[in-house]
Amino acid sequence: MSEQEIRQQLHYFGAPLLDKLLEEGQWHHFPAGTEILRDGQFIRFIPLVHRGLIKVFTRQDDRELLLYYIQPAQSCVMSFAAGLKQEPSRVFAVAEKETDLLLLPIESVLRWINDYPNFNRLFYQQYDMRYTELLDTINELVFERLDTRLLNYLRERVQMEGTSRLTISHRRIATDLGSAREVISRTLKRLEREGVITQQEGVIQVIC
Amino acid sequence: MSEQEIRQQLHYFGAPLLDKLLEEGQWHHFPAGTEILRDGQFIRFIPLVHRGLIKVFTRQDDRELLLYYIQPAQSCVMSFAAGLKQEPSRVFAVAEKETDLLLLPIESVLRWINDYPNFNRLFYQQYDMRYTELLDTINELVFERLDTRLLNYLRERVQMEGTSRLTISHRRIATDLGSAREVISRTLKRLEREGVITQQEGVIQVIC
DNA sequence: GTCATCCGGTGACTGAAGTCACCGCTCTTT
DNA sequence: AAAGAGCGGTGACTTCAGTCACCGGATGAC
Repeated sequence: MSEQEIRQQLHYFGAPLLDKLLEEGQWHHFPAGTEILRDGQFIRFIPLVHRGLIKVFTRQDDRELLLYYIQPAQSCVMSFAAGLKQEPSRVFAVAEKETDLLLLPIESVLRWINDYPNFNRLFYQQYDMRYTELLDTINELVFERLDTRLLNYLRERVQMEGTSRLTISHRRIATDLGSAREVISRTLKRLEREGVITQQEGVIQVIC
Repeated sequence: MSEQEIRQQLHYFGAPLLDKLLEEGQWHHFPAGTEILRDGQFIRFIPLVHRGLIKVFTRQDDRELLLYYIQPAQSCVMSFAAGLKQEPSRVFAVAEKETDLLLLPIESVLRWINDYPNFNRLFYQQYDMRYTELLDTINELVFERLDTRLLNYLRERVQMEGTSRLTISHRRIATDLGSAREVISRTLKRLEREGVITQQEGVIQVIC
């Protein structure tokens, strides 16, 4: 893995901290689809994503709830929290794309948040971001209808995937949004009729 | 205000930090119902509640969304986040009960999170707590019906007020839950028929 | 007193979304 | 070639919650 790249990506950490990160962290590579973390597992490492995309979600009974995606230069607040509290993870993590990341030992992370204000700030920023995302989700849930939520979901994915042509099944969207497959199919059809998206051969294209 | 009390309440901070808190913080007293913070205001102080209860919520158009209550020995992550980002507040805060709190200058707080690991940890804990609360709310919104949400809401209030006899209007409950007054009235009636609560003279008593 | 305001109760209706049942299509597997 | 699995499409129905309209009772202002 290119040490140079991560130094650039996280340059604001400063050289001394970057040295430590690279010294005590372990590089890991996960092909798309790999399960990285299970519910109930004890947390000994905090991930810092360099390249790729990780999906974090909870599951109860057989219902999933999407929490967030971890993008490059981001970390996982749920792991961090579980590490702080010394409790097992309550979430699952799966590599959505092929992913490279640094695994940082939890003891080191706890030292670094005290020693390096910039590192500390990263985690506050992550918490703030995740909290704001949840707030937006709640606002949508309370005040908006499913079509709006669906469209926002699609737009977010477009931004993350870097293409406006999404290859994703209706069923998958439904579980991500906590809805039912038929409802998603119908709503997508309506959005198609309204000219906001198109669908052909399992590919959803977001137009505006 | 009793300095002794707050030293006891926050003893785990340690004497050196407590000295600083009491030296640089300002005591404030708010009667029940006082507006403490408005949306759009710039944050120069982070509150640390000693006694009482503060309600934090957002408003858009004329719809409110309850975020959380700040109880004794707790602080406000939304203020903290706004302070960190140097952005104006996006939330409102109102004293629900008569409240005493310490206002800590934002610059001091930023220093202390670097200098005192215990202080730093308080804010991480607060973030984690608020995040978990939101998660629970989302789970309710997606998977539960209104009666369950309403009952959970009442139970939470019972715990906070310290009494099972709640004096609260249906309209108020409705805005807190993002619902409508009639719907809440009807649902409360049903809960009453089911024997889970009673209502007389504007007082709701939660039985189980 | 009476007028306005806030409270909760209620019936009738509407609309959004979830559920059920069943369809045909495509792709794999054997 | 046949069977099975996963996909999406669709009609019929149910249910939950929000809205509208209107009620009477309590309280407070003038």
